Amino acid sequence: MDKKITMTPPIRREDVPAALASLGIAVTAQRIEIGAILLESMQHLSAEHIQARLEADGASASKATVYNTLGLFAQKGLVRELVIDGTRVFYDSNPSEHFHFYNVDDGTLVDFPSSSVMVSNFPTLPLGTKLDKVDVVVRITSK
Amino acid sequence: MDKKITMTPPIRREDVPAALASLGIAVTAQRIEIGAILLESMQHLSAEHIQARLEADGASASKATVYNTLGLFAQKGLVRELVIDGTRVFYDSNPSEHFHFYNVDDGTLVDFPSSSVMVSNFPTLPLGTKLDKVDVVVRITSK
DNA sequence: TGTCAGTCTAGACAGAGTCTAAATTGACGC
DNA sequence: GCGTCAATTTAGACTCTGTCTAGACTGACA
Repeated sequence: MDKKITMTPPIRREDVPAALASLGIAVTAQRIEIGAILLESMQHLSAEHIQARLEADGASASKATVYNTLGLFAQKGLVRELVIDGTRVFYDSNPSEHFHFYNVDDGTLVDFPSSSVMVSNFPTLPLGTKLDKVDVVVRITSK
Repeated sequence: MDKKITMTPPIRREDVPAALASLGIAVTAQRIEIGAILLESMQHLSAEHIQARLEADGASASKATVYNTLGLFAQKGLVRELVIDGTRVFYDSNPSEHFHFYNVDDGTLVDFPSSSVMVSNFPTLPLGTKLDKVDVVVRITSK
């Protein structure tokens, strides 16, 4: 996570190369495809979703490339990895600070802005460590 | 999660049957073994940890039984499932409200009391849903 | 002692993600 | 245009966590 994101979804396909380059990500055909899918709106997609979309779009990339690319995007700060239910990882293209509602019954994931929550008295970190990120998942069920 | 927990770890092996029974969990040899391991202190253990400890203790239970038992314990509120890193689920025998520090570098997991955090302006839940639980994971790295 | 529901078991199976070794790509110097 | 070289992509084998299935076991109760 070296550089700052300047564009935010929706990002059109033709702007994806610039978005990648601005984060120091080498531009390749596969990365453009995957980036275009993720960045067309703010959303939460799994590797499986991405592969299905690639397929549907007539593009394709091997499983290893999909995983490598998503890992790279996450590392560069283009998307954020979400570990929610232990069965798969989601990639979130909403770059702003926010948390999630997770509906345990139907698996849906909804954002809420972190600014809607006031956190005070935040605990001091264990000695010799520094903050990476804070994940808040509010698990809900259908009433 | 029907009944309220009255005992809290450390719970001695001879008190495990009563702890199980108090939550409406039928007592069996395997459940006592697994309960004794989890409840001997407040800790975070994966299914793999549990199986290794059973082995070391000269007890044993099939993989299916370990998973079924942990699932049952979680459902009854004896332990809490933690999804942290997507590679496995942890079971937390600390029954009090609390959140977690997760050290991304070495995989260690440390509790901090929820009482050390003040949350206000909590967002309203999506229509037609009710709160299950709130998970807060503060990801840290070794400095 | 027989019955029956609940529990346990081994092992097959499923799905997400990783690894490896070889093929492809494309930037760069000549 | 051509060769080189590092980065990237690929297919497919592999690992690992967790689930499923069908049969065996257990123990409470009549």
